[in-house]
Amino acid sequence: MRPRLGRLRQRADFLRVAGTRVRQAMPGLVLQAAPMPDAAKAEAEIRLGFTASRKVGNAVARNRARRRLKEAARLVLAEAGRPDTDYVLICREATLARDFEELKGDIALGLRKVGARLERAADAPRTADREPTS
RNA sequence: CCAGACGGCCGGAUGACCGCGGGCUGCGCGAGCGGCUCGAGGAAAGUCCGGGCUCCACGGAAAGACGGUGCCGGAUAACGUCCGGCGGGGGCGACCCCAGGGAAAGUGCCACAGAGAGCAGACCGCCAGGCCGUCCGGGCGACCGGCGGCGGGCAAGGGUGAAAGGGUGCGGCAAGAGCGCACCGCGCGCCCGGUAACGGGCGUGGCAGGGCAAACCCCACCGGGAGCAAGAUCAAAUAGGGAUGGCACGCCGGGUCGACCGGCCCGGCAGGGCGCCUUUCCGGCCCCGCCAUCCGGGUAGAUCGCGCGAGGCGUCCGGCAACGGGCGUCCCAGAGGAAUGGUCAUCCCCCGGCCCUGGCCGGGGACAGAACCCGGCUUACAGGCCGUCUGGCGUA
RNA sequence: GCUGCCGUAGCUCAGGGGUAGAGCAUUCCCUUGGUAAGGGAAAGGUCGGUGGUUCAAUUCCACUCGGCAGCA
Repeated sequence: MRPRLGRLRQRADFLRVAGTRVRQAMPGLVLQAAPMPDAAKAEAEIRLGFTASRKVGNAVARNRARRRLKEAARLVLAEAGRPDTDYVLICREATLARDFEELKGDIALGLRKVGARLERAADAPRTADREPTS
């Protein structure tokens, strides 16, 4: 079943995702992730946010880079996305020139790496309770 | 045909699959799933001007300060924009360029060079006559000629400079000089044409008034301020304000708000807690009001503002034109971390390579993305189309 | 959206109409047994770009490119 996708639109959401320090740089983009707050779970299963800074280029270049990321993320995230998670995808200078299939590969690999880190973070408190690290 | 000038326009096309935002609509209790339809630009850009709109300020206005504009007439809601003229400059020409008011209101600046740079000046020079000379030549001599000096006249020529107090020519003179004359330039007066800027003519002056106002300034005209994050409505959590009700509800000392009233702060004793440690007593810590309901302001957030307009297209009329008017017709983006996309195929251009004059392969397709809306300006832009005109060559 | 400031030597900055300068850095020489410091000398500039005003522009004016900052 295809998960319901939502969009991050508030500045506070972006700051919260950036604050978790879970980020993964890939050739075509930078990926950030954070667990979704409970209040938003009724709205969507996965929420996405996109960022393109002025470093990428002028308005046309920034729009195109963001649209390519949106399209690639839409195609990849259906299978590879972790439920109840917010993702922020940041455009890089290379996002424009990157081959589209390679861009999809970047996102898929980035999702796996980030997902693993989120799982460890979710397990960590219970592990710490039982056997404290010396 | 070549070279050029001006004006206008386009700025990839078609299709397939998967998607996005708005509107209308069908089904569903709902999350949602369908259908139809619309969905970036000539500059959407820079933010350099002008308006609409909204709020704030203000008794009407005017002046000053500050900022802007600056030949004349017109267009326009308005403009620093546009159109038509005028003047100046450039080009063989079509045509292009010009912040183009005032320098006899005042102040200031004009380095270096140069004699002299602002009510100018005489370095080299030019000049008739005067005086002087232990100078030279001639003469018997008075003296004559030359040279030098002093005093004097001049501003033609040389030289400096971006600029040297009209220019060219002729006359004139010792040499010269608007000293005189002609033409040109300039100032003033009158007449004529033009709405005007200005142009033309006649007369006159005899050259006075160097340049810089994108130096200060003067004159004329214009400008209240802010901006859709304007502004309006709804309105969490937390803190705080007010009202009502319930429970609880003490006093002393000091300071302070000038005093009273009413509070606030500090300290002490007593009391309470619908607080905690610990279920009770004891003890300790914490608080001195707590609880409920309602009201108002207001942050995050949400909604409106938000697209029928100085609107687009066609046509006719007025006007040289900018533009105005009539008629017909169309409805044409509306997001909000921000939709208008991704992938692919064919065609069209451009570049490179290979075979060779037609294909194959590879690469590329300009500048650039609405954010309240209009009118301009400026800047960026691969390639291409249309029209008018100019110069040259060729043909008839 | 509105507003302001800055681009000058490799770096940090002066200069506001008349010849482009200072400090550090670079190169050479002196000094030292050698280095540092010190002293002397040299080289280094489209004054961010394009036009205009002026006899003359880094300076004045207009447009433009890049960078920085502020306010709501």
